Amino acid sequence: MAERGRPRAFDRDEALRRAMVLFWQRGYDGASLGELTEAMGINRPSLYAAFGSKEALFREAVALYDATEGAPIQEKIEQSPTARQAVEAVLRHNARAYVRTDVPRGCLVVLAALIGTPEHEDLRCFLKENRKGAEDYLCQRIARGISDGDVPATADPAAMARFYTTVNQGLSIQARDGASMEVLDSVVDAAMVAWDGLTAGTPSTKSTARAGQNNPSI
Amino acid sequence: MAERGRPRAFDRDEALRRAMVLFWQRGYDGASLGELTEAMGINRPSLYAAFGSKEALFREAVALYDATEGAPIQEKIEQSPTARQAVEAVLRHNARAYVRTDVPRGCLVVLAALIGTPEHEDLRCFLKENRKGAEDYLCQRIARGISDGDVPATADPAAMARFYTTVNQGLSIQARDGASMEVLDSVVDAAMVAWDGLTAGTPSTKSTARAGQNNPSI
DNA sequence: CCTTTTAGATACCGATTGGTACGTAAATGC
DNA sequence: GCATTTACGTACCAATCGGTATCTAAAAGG
Repeated sequence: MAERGRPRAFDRDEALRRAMVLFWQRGYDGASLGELTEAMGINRPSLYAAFGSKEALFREAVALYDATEGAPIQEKIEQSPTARQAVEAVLRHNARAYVRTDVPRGCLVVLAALIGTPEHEDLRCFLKENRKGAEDYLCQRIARGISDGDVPATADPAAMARFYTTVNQGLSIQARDGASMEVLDSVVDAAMVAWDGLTAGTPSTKSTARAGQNNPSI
Repeated sequence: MAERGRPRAFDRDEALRRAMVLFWQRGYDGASLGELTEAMGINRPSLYAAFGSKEALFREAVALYDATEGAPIQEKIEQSPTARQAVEAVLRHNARAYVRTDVPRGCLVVLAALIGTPEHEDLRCFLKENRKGAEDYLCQRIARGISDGDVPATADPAAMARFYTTVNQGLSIQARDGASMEVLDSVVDAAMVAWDGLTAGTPSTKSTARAGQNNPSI
């Protein structure tokens, strides 16, 4: 029952990991097949035999990214005793992860294919769904906080998840722009300052500047 | 003293505007010369004669973007009576601008060249400096708020500018992901909830979860 | 041994990329 | 009218893109 033909001479998992890092660094379009095969230590036909296509390789790379980089985040979300601690733990974790020196800065899912040619629209949508999934996951954790009693029932979990997801995505850009861990942490500090106010109730009704924003007389 | 040779048959400003929109939509790499010339209504040699190169065209497009899309923001920052109103006005403005249907969603400066090949590193740096400039501008406005007396002297303008810039950049991603104006506004709501806490003093010292983030026993 | 099966390596494919050479058209200066 | 200057349009360039055909090497099954 062993494999029949000539055995593969490279470690598929390791090759995928290296491809993931290159996609992470350069983005989908920015990583050419030449660079990919060189980084993976294999030649082109071997890549196609093992992964099917550049796009399929990318999707596998994203799956690997989710499994490896996403795992500790998922763990922090689940195991934090309160929703507030869960959200802060995620942001703190990323403030550290995004400045690691052994991998590219920022989040692959956020950065690798934000815009580009219409040809790769489905790929961008794939990443968009991934981002949406992360936001929904955070939303559910905050909602759980209401059930658990550590978050007031006046809170709007969806709005809070959107806000902290937006900050989190902004952190990827800041990290790419060279922000230090301390700087990213200060952004997280600021975001967490809003927590109590956010759980207190819907802030939309308190806003002073929303109405008439499109009125040129103001 | 009039121009000597054959007059240009196209409107250079209009052609540049169309190029800007295409770069805005697809990013630098995603906008090919073929698409650019088609959108601009000119042929390739005319583009090179009028703009020099694709990269020079892009830089001019960014300058035009700053001049047109950035002008109302600058005006809001300068003319708002308080720093708080200035920051909120910028975010509200963008929450509306980023969902316009006549132009691509999100901010060109944030989205057009975040990552890619090492070949265009200087171009990404160019946009990075542009982003940095916007943050510095916001920082100065908040510092002015301290001088004016509408912001407590305990506030940290640099940290606040970083936070609101991070949120602002996150808004571009949310807008690309399909967020409605209402959704973007709710993110702005949340960000503004933090204001009073941020001006009250440095939140870093109050954080509970920052220390020992790398300690697996916590 | 020989056949079968799978992988590695070279060399190639058509398409597209950013960028130009070159001949022609349209204006001004004299 | 004629030379000069600038722009337009076609047709092209080398380089690179993602993807493969083909041949050889290395394993298992018989």
